[in-house]
Amino acid sequence: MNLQQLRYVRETVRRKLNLTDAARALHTSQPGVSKQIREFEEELGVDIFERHGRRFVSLTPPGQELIGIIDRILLEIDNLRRVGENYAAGDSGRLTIATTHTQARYALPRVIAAFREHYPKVRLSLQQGNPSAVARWVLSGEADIGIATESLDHFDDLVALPAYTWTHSVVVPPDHPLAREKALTLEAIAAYPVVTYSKEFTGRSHIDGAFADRGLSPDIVLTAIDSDVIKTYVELGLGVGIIASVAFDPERDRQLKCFGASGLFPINTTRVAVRRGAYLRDFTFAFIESFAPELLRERVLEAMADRQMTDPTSPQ
Amino acid sequence: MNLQQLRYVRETVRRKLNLTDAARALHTSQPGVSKQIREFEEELGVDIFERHGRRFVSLTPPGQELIGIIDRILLEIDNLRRVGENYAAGDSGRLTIATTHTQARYALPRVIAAFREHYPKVRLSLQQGNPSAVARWVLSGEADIGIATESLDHFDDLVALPAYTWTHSVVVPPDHPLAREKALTLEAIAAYPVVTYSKEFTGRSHIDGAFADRGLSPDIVLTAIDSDVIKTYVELGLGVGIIASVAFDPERDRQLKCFGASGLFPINTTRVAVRRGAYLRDFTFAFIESFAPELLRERVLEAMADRQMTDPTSPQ
DNA sequence: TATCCTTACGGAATTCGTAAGCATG
DNA sequence: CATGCTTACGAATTCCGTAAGGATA
Repeated sequence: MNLQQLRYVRETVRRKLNLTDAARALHTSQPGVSKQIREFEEELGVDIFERHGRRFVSLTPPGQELIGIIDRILLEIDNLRRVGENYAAGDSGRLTIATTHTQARYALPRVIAAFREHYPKVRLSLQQGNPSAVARWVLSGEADIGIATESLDHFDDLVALPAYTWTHSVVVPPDHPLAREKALTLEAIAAYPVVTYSKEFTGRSHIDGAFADRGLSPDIVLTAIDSDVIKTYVELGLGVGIIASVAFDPERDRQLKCFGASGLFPINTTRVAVRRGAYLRDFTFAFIESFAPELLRERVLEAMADRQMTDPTSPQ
Repeated sequence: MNLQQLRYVRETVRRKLNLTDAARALHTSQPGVSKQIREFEEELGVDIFERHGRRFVSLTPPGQELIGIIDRILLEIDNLRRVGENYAAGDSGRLTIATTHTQARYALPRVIAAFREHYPKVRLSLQQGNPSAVARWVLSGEADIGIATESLDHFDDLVALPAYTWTHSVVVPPDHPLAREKALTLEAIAAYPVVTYSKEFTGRSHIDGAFADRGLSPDIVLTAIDSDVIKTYVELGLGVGIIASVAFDPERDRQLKCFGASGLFPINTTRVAVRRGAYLRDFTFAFIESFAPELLRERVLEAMADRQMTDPTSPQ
């Protein structure tokens, strides 16, 4: 038994049981992976993969239990490396942040600027994607931390911590009928075409929910993941924009009228997520604390520790 | 990085930083261990062992963090094997039970007899020792389960479950002055020499505690780990015997008079312990349930999962 | 027939044991 | 000077890539 075998098995599962894909992803030969997996199965005395002839079609029951254990082992192997780096080169390394456009564009700049001052030797990388991709990247270890407003708290192996709350705003061009209103209502907004975020982005579920609760079904003519795109189309007169309040800049956005909409849509909570069981570098804690000052190292560690160790993948 | 390196490091720590001992225990050459550990340290970029010249004197701070992780990895590696065995040969294997004399002699026989009927192909081995050895064996993985009345609930990585409760009895020879009493008191017992269990065995702490609470300090003339030995010396007139009630057999022990002492000494709880995070074979659950019927598989799993994942060895 | 896993085989890298070296208590 | 870690080196094993084979959808 060796670590390569575990990596091969994990990757094969991640690549939907396609061994050829797995070999490619691991930059090695496909027959090598095949052989190592066979030998691993022989050593354990059980098959991990159900085969139809020569194709892998599913995981066997022992295979499902083994996968959970293998994931934990490989996570801990990563942790060994991180401990080493943390002591050998505490102020250098790499920090990968998975996040959505809105966070990257509006919430993170000041945090990242401050972080770079303190840790100039840390290479930062931003993985941008939709909230479920953010969750996936953190779960798989491709990103160290995830920042998003949605879908981070549905995973057992993800520790999602509230970072800050925010509300939406409504923007319209100055010549729009709504621009003359003093205060807006959901009904008033729903009377016009709406431009807002794509499904599952930036509090979109709260927007839909608020309208649905009042029996309204607004005509959403355009969606984007990107506040700037939304504002641009609102300026063009495509419709009423609903965006995160932080995305409105009175200086820049002079050709838009903005209404705070905190009373119309529920409050949103942006969360920071880390993989449960992952060893976090000192600078990772520093980044999280800089992003959300109340998320001190101790608080994060508590949250990571505080729960049951149930693992849905293994019946045990 | 490979698994051997992790085994070498763990064993070296277990052998009090004596690398020569570790190599011997792992049936390999000492220079091989030395080299692998060096290479492992180089790969991580940190020293694990503090050296004075060429001797290992302590763990470095990163070393302490690493050890915790390494222990978890190697535990999970064992778990992989056990999953394999559980599926490949569900009804055969080996079950090692660490326990004390009293349990082995009085509580376990019926359980083991029943177990052998259900699982004739499982090799059983009893590791007999004092309660802290029992704890140590389970913690290190040398035993699968531990059964004892004391000192099992002081370890974070040990899950100790109450199995049954019991009380002490007092035995005296028929010609002893106490034999004529109707009921005994601690004061009456303390007036005579006492023969009972060795330190930390079979509820001894409760015996000492009960006397101490009354300001009594009985003259304990002989201690043994073994009820049969105690009874033998009581028969010889060495003193008053205090033993576990189960150890008195009215048939066999006709030359002794026995008083129940449940009112004199606190109730004792015998516990079953397993290593937290260990994968337990089906027959291990069966054994536990047969020993203590209320400890169903589900209950055991709950107890193993239900706690914080804090690890005292790693600051993280 | 294209995809995909397995088998076969040879070269390269790793691992491990023996022997000798050297520092500490 | 005995104990105990390190260095050196050679043999054995393991690992891994290429090429060919065979089964499935």
